[in-house]
Amino acid sequence: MAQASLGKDYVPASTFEHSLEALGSCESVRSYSRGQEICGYGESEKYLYRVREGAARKFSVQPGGRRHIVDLLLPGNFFGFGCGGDEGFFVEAAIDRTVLAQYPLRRVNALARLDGNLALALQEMAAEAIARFERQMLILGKTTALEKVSCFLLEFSSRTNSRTSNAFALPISRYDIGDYLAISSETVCRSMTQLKQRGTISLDGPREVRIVDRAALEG
Amino acid sequence: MAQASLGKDYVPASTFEHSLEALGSCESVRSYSRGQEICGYGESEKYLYRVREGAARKFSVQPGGRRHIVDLLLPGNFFGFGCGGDEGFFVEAAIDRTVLAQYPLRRVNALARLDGNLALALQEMAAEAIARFERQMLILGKTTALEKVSCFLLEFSSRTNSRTSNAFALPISRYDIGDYLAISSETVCRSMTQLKQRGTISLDGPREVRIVDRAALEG
DNA sequence: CGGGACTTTGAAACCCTTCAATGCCAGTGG
DNA sequence: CCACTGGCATTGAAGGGTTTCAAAGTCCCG
Repeated sequence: MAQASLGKDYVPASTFEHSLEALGSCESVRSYSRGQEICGYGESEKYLYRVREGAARKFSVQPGGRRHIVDLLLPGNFFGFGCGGDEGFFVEAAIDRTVLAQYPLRRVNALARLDGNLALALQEMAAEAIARFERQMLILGKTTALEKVSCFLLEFSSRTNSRTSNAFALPISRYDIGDYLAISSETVCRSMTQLKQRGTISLDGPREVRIVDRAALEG
Repeated sequence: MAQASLGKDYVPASTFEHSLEALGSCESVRSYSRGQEICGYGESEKYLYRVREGAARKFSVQPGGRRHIVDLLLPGNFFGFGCGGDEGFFVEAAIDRTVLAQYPLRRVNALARLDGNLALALQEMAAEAIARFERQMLILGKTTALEKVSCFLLEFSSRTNSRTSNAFALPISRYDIGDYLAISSETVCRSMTQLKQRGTISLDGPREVRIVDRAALEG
């Protein structure tokens, strides 16, 4: 049930962080309220984004009305690396006061062409996104809902806490989690309840999770 | 049931292809037989790879022995963009005479730092991989096995044929497809049989697929 | 206080998994 | 040439987990 363990933090190394400061010249920052659209299908100008605060969800609405969340973006994460891959997807703020920095893709590419360190840093951010997708793919491949939810909680804890604490707040609803894990929101509920009853986690509120028995979650 | 439609081909534009030729100075090419390991957990030196011919599968072996294929790599595709995200994953040739080019990551980064066009081309390849993962995520999120298999066939057709033909050969077994779609190989069989009986596809052999009614596959 | 969104719990139907067995095909050795 | 073996593909039947539909509970906010 364990996720793929990583040998390094998701937070980019400070060397890359320093190189990314070159983006400042074309940066603009905006704040979004919960549910507000950040970018949608067929925008005129394409941007590279980075989450500063809050959380965002990237999703696709399937024929039939079902929504599938393909990525959950937390502070530090980039999204919107060109290649036309974003067509058919929308990005929304998941909670109020979500702050994003955006950079025109054309400007980013022009800067990266001249600044090798920036180019490498961006490459690293893209590789980080790929690693995130691969881990999510493993979660989606779990057989039972309980395993999916367990791995999701571990992954989320790992992305938010830097391993210092076992408590965290979920920025999304049970319904969102369901659309993220490809199960129904009711099944998410039942799995959380089951984990709580087993003493694996405790809930100080529906979205206030504390991991009590990490080994059981991994197991 | 339709996959996310893309506005461009998966095959990189020729401008990027030209820029990628700069990698030639540190390239080495090898051929692999079916099932042969290309790279595994904890290699000493890291490489960037590109498939020339054949096919490769990237997978993780989960506790419990289950195998999950997270990526299927076809000619033109890159894999192995650093960031430590490859830990816990293995890559194998899926069929005989699979040919790969490999480039030491350290050399690639050194080249990209000095060559802005190469850096942009690599960024584009990474974005292409991200788009591939997002599409795969949508497939994994389908509710029924029939939808998963339908979308898989459409996606595979799109990646191999450049839309000129409706026939293609699967380089992987039913078991592999199951591990790729997170369903059992038996269910893959049943879905294929069902599609055949409905006249949606025809099979000239277990791995020789022809799409008869594309609209029905799209759902 | 009421509305609305979210969460939780219950029951029946459905789909997939698992276990099992058979069929098919290529490669091998007698 | 034929039997044999192993891997892969296919089909069947029983069991279990999730979805769906339904309803009630909770919390926040106007």
